Amino acid sequence: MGTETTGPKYAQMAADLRAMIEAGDLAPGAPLPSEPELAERYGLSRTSVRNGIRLLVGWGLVVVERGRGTFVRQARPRVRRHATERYRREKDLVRRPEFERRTSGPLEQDTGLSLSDVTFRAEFDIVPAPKDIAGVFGVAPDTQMLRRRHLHVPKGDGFPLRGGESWLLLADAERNPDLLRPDLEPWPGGTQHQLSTIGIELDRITDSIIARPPTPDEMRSLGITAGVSVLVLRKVSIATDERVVEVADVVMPGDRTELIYTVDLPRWEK
Amino acid sequence: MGTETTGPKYAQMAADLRAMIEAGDLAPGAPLPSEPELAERYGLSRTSVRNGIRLLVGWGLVVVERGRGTFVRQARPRVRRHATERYRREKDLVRRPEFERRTSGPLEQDTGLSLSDVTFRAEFDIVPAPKDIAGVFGVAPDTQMLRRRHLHVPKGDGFPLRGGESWLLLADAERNPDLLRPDLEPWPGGTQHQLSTIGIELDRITDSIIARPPTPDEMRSLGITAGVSVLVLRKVSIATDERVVEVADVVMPGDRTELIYTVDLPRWEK
DNA sequence: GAGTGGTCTAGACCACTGT
DNA sequence: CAGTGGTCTAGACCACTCC
Repeated sequence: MGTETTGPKYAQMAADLRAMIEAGDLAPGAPLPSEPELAERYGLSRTSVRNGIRLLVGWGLVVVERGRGTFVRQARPRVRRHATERYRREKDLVRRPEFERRTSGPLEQDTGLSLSDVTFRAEFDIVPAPKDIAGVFGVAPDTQMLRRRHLHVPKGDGFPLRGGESWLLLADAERNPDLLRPDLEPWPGGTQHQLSTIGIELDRITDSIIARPPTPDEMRSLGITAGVSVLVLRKVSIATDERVVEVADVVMPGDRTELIYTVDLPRWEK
Repeated sequence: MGTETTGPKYAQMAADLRAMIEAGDLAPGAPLPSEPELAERYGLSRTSVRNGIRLLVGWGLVVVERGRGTFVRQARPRVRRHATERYRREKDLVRRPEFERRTSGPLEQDTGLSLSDVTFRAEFDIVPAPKDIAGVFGVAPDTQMLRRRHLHVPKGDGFPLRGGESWLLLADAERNPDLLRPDLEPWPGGTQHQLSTIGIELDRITDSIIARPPTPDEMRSLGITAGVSVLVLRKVSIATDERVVEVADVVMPGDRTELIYTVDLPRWEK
């Protein structure tokens, strides 16, 4: 037992359980002893036992389910997002016929799901640019923007894959009235195809990735529990004339996401 | 006061404090009322008050300091890691004279620190490849590997920027005995220059990024608190002959890191 | 030494899950 | 219904920080 013999008793209990989980004595999906039982077994009050369990939750080793028990966590598979290939493929598809765009969009490539398995909700509105968004576009802070909000929910499993917000200059979006219609989402071929309808070709995309604790809203809407961070990706699309034409913030559950980038390195000259 | 009127009382207290923080009534760095005071003010026991404070910590809004108090969190600036430019610059520098490599390495570019401000610890050992590493290299699971472990600590602020583990095939590393010597780290010019000394040129680097809760070790060594995730970057370097030549896992504090990638998009043909 | 948060107890009642 | 975790109390003592 005595894995750790320093520090508070509840931490010793947690370290002990941790060792058992890592050794496989408690298999993924198996229930931990109940709180009263742990209290007796380790000679602690239930309050202290709960402190220990909170540590295990914070380490991502167990999940607690009210009325059922506490269980060793099943690692849920992560969704891989191959960003580099995704963006290049999206650009390539713009020039292809619609049936091909519709059946081989970037979404399926990332998730293994086809569009029919995904509930896609979109809300559009026209608002003045908040300060940080205006800064990225390099426009005045009250410039009119088209803001689009999305939520992707696979139909089987009720957990959303991601939520997001995308910003376009209204002056750009207005040039094709279809871009203002949420009912046309998801647009086959994605944002790059939308931009191409108003004569915009992208030169490059810059992704900035951070992790942060979820807001209470995000915990609900992404179905994540305390202790799990969200990954936030800010995607900035830059056109061939060096203008910023789209800024999108994508929020993904940190425990179910893997982001992949490929950096090509120019060959040395002989 | 009554921001939220449903759910447990400690959650209502937390929501209330949250509103005050977001409204600026409690400025960053300001102390919250002490636990006994909150208990009296909200008509709760200290235990319940502590439950509420735990929520605020989980939301990343406050930090607790034993013996001092609980404070509204100061957003610490994130360290930006421009991966794409970093890797390309590192490749470019390999062909330049040493004084230039020494003074304009990728580390300073990312952190704004020069090498002299950073304590760099390295440990090397030779071990058989664990299963997942062997899988990435495409070699048998017990192939001999050179494992290198690093810790970067800026001298001023005591918080490590990152820790990491890097794997090379021992068969490769042995071809230049200097590569087996930890006392030569940090190697001016970085890994790509090391590889160049044994005739290896990189074609591309693939980065996979995940977020996960820190292990207890990582909490200590990275100086992060409960509720903050770590970002883990697995960097796979692929040589011009398509061999995997290095795999590195870099662990960074999730609350102080921003990862940036640029994806260049080939131009459409006219 | 006064004040802070950290640990701990021994209860109580409630809400939810299963049978 | 019995068993689980969730909330809550009213205390106690300890470890740490600051004056």
